[in-house]
Amino acid sequence: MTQLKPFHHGDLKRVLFDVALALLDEHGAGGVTIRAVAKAAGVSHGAPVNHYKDRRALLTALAKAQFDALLTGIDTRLAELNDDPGPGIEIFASAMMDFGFRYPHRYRLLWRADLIDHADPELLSVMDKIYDRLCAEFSQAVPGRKFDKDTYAVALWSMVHGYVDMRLSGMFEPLNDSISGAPRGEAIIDMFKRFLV
Amino acid sequence: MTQLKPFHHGDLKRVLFDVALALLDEHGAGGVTIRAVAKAAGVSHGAPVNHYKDRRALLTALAKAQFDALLTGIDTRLAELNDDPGPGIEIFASAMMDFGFRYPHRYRLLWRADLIDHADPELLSVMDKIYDRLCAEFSQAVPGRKFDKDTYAVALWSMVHGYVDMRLSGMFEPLNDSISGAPRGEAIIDMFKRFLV
DNA sequence: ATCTCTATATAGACGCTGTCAATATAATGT
DNA sequence: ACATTATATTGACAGCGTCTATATAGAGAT
Repeated sequence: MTQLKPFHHGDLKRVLFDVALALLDEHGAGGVTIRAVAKAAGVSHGAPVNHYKDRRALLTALAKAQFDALLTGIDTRLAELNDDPGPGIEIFASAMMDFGFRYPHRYRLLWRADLIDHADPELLSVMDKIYDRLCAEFSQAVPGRKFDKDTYAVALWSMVHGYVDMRLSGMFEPLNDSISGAPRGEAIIDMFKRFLV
Repeated sequence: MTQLKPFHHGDLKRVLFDVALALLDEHGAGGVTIRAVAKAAGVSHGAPVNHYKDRRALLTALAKAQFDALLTGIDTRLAELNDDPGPGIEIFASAMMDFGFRYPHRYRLLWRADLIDHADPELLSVMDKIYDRLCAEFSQAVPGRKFDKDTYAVALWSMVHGYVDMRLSGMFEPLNDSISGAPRGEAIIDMFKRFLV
């Protein structure tokens, strides 16, 4: 039942995953083909099917890992906070922006409904958790609060996602050498926070 | 030099465009292949190259036409306004949302940097014009204004785009039968407008 | 009218792609 | 030792973008 060490190749599933992630970073989702992954892993093009039933399953696994990483990063930094929603918002927004600008192809994969399975239960679960963290920031009373927490949460996540996604398409200004699209990104986060008080 | 009527087939370029748009609406960008377009237009797979040099050029032409349509719609409705930035914001936001929810595949194509050429001068030109319209809404003095017009413009466009894009990925709530994701969409627009006063 | 040039359309090839079926091999369970 | 299961290989198939060679149709000039 539980094989501690898979046979023929070694831990091929893990190797396939790592190789696929490297191809994603380098060439984008379009470069993550079953055959390219198999080649880079040193196996035949038919081997991956034993571990990922098709390309969609492989890409969905990649996406899920990215959402996991985002959630972990957010939770880690949220753990150090008290009840003030201001810094929580900043943590969420900067986690998303940092990730998006540092790993553009990973970020874009997350929203490629044609390539990954957004109905996958594990994927849904981790996305819901991220959304819950965000809602929690708004669920405690906000001074001068005029909208329900979901509206705040949807608005903030939309704004952050939209900003990252459009920047990755070359809008507003080109992505500079360093990681961040910081100045404007910080400005719109500030602007959003100003709305709350 | 100028042929009033193309020959062999008729206005094949136009036919290719129309057929490609229909395929886009039905199957998404992935369904718009040179060979499928040629087949639907009733010509051989090698014919389209005379009118669109490759698939990227065809998809870029499709995208440009959508941006044109968005700009026209926005301008038409802006023309009926006075100086108050409130309704102008609503026009921009609802034009984007209505378009995105009515033609999801067209909307998503606009941001597919891997499929279209975002450096295309004509494409850049119309995108800039849309951005200019938005900036104009914020450039007149807004009561209690605390940020520059670009920050307002980037923030609003980001929020609207992010909302549409995430909804099209199935986030927040499923797209219902009718066109709009209206209630929540209107709420976040209201929220943004509240920020300005 | 004919001849030339250019624009357009066809047909075939190449190397990719995902996926499936048939086969081979290695590890596990009895 | 044997049967079963998991894994890997190989070959095939259709579809893709794009290139090349070839054919045809229209335009312009003579």
